[in-house]
Amino acid sequence: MRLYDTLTAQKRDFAPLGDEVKMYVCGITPYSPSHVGHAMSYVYFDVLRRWLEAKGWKVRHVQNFTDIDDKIIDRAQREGLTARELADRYIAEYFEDMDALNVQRAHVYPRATESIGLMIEIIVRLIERGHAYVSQGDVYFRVLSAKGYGKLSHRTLEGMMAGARVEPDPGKEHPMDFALWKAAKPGEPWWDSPWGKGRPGWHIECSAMSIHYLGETLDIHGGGQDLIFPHHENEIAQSEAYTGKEPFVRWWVHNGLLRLGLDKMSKSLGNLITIKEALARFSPDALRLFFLSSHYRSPLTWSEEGVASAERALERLRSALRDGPGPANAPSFDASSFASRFAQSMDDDLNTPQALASLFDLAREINRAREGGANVAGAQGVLRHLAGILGLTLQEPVKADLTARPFIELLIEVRGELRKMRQYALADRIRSRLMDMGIALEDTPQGTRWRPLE
RNA sequence: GGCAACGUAGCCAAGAGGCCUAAGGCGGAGGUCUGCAAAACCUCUAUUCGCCGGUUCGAAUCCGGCCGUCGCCUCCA
Repeated sequence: MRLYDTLTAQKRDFAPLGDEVKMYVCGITPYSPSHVGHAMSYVYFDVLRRWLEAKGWKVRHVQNFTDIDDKIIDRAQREGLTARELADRYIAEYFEDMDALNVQRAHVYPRATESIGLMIEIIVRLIERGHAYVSQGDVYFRVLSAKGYGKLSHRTLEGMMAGARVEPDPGKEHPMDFALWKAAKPGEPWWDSPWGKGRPGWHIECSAMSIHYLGETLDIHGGGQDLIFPHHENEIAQSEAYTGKEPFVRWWVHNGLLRLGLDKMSKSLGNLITIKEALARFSPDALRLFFLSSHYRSPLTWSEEGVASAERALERLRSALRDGPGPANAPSFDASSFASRFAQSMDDDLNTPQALASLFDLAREINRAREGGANVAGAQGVLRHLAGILGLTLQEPVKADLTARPFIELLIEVRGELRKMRQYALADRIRSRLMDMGIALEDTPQGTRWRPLE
């Protein structure tokens, strides 16, 4: 499989260094509900993992929670909670959202606050080696000591300074130096350290947790494109300075960002749709299909119409599985060419839009073959399997209230009798009234079928 | 200001030198089936890939310029 690496800016044939794929994905800061931009990112990484697994690799997937930072502290104080309580709440919500979206759980979900000891160890070593220095209870990473600082984000220190938005900080040797450890301010949560009471900076946690759970060299490190600078750039600097090993990460994988209107959807801008809001209106499959119909590295603009059109498209896929496979002794058709097209697309840097195209072609072929009297059991199995790699369940929506079921069936029965008696006006009225209530009827040679509309 | 990315049908979105007289989805038009519908299936829906030049036997794909959009440079998936 060819996979794009942000560091080298090229697609390269992917293979893990060891016998399992070590994959670290940057998780959320749990201080508010997750939004559909997060959903998109984690769906992409979920598909990447599923595809690697489908190809026979064992994947060890670690994803952190940044459960201590300025925003968590602020928010917790405003709500009269501890930072821990606030984080717990949004972590629980995050899991609900991801489970609903059929995102596989990572193997480990380390939390920053549970890895403070590790971070301190790393910081101590960085200071010993001259890569970091203490300044009034804070500890900063010495950016000039890292060779190739800027290599991930493809910029130079001079270039960054040119932005002129970096304000020199009297405590820092260089304006781009970043905090590894921050001295505690009154009222903030703190941990003891060789430099006094304080808490970790943002970037150090990911180095500590990824090295601890996966080792000094990762195969894949992922996150949104907005993490490239400074977060991942700094992670490389400190990790490589600490371990002395290069590269820290063999494939940096970054997804394009979700936009709302013309802007990036983000918590700080406040222009967001939460995952719960989206799931109240659309099926998890539709959201996944909407995301996956665009390549993971491209930006995507959130659009209700877009998700709605994915919802309708999904119907085509579902309908290919809805009807039985046809006569058992009838000739069946070979769906393997669709599977190999799918694989080819996925192998090319996870080209899900192209992979989806082969799924839609397969669905059409199944419907056509079945109409032609062929047995499509095998092909349906292929479709189900490939869709599963994309995390699509293709399950029928089950919104209809179970208590309404016998009444719907009774109406269908009565309507059937009316049709036999050619009382079409009445029969059509039943159908259209049910439609108004969100129940669609379809007359087939095998009888009348009903399904709830989304 | 610096560094990137992108601009393909009504909409979304693949394709990155000849297989492109450009996938797939949504929408639209016509048809098959049906009592009529729905669903499904069939046909059609970009002679053209922001604009202008250039390279090449050949460019949506490479190069240059221009216009437009967006991202990062500050917390962010």
